[in-house]
Amino acid sequence: MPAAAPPSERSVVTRIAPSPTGSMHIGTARVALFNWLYAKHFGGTFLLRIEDTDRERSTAGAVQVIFDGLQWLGLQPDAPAVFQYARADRHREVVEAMLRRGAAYRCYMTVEDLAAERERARADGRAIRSPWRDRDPAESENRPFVVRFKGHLEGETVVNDLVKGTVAFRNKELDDLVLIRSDGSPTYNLAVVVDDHDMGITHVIRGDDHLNNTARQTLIYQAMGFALPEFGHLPMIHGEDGAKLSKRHGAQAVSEFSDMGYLPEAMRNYLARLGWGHGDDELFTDAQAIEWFDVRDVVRAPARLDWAKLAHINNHYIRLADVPRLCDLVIDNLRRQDMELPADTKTRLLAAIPLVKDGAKTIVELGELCQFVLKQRPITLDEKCRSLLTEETRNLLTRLMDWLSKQDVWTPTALLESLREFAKAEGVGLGKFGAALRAVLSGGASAPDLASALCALGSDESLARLEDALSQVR
RNA sequence: GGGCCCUUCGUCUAUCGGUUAGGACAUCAGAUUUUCAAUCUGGGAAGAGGGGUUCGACUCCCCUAGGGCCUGCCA
Repeated sequence: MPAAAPPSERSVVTRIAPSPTGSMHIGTARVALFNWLYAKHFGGTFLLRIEDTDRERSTAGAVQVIFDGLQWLGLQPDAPAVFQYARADRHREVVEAMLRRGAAYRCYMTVEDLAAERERARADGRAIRSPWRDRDPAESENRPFVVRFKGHLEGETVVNDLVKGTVAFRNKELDDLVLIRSDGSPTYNLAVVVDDHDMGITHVIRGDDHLNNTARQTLIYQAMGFALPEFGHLPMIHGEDGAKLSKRHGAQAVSEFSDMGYLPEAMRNYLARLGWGHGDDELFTDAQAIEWFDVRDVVRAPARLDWAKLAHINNHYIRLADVPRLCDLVIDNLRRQDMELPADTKTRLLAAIPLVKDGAKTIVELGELCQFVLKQRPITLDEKCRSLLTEETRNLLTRLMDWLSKQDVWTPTALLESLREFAKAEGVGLGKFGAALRAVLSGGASAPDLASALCALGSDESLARLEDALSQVR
């Protein structure tokens, strides 16, 4: 058992406790981030506990999804994960102690009894109570039973929440919750309390869907004489229409955000800014977030996921990201789309990415912006491209080829200057041959400005593509 | 039904009794222009409603409305 020092005197220990029943929700990611920020702010410890007490729904695959999600987000726990189900004996041990203290009782109600009681309780506007609170277990005829917490009929339980403030519950509103199921397995409300206590958690930062549970859990802490941690309940994330985030709103799993080409540092920045702020600061580093963060400053109202703002922040981090990393991400992404890639893809992308990344909101978009450089010669021109190659433009492009072949500095600025000079020498505007040149260079794919496109392609490839096109349309 | 939480521009937020209610994203207009984007300049845009308290309320209190959560042998 850990030292009994009150949480306020120990160094900060936070945790996230997801249940492994599917994908990792973006809301879980934000809760993880806030716990991580809070722990790091105080030089404390951030832990992970897998809440797998629901044996029906928990899967090993979902556990892996959580590990992967946290790793991708860069929110590594400071210790190996604790698996809740593995601690079932300890949970039962605590319940035995509660039984001895008279803080819990065996309840032999049948499913039918329970349903009837639930109905009565509802009609009376009170919480569920079992007649077995006061009955002698000997009358049970050895029927199966659950262990229930023996709630208080009077008084109130106060939760001092770091974000919601003081919240009071009348004890009569708090039901006699099940601690141990009839199959002997511990339930969530019991397990969280025991595990948070045993793991030395000082700050329980979680979604505000647990605010009501906190009162019930507080009763268990008190019954066991466990020191109460601090609580901080974060509002949930909603979709753009203000309703609870669901499939209808698009992505909700962390993995989907990664697939769509969002950068983890962008996610951290965006998620931190969602429901928390530090003055007018919008774009900040992890170090700044850690320095500034405090759960007490978390906004009390639910926040909506704003894709446009996420995209804007992601663009900011794509600009900041170094090219080789972006290159690897783009290649991964294109492979996932089953795109056929030339052998020298990496070289081509390395040349193109610096010239186009400022305009990319996601890695997927960045991949699209690089399409022109990935085309392999000879590029077949579609109808639209061909129609741009009138006799006049073909003549212009032929002379431009000659002009460019004498160009020795292949930088966007030098090339832009050169194109302008060429146009001037020809006595035409850039518009006269710009569209045609673009078509020839890109083969119809999206491409950056002409100078950048030429630069990304390099002189050999650029001239060859011109040559191909001119001979093709002769 | 009962309990609890929440409510500032379209969205995320600042404000912690005295501000022309600020910023960001989005949007609109203009500039730039070889496509798209980016970039630059400028504009519009908010305290849910009603009562109090106070010299003074977005800020404190109450009511109403709307949204959310819990009310499981799910977590």
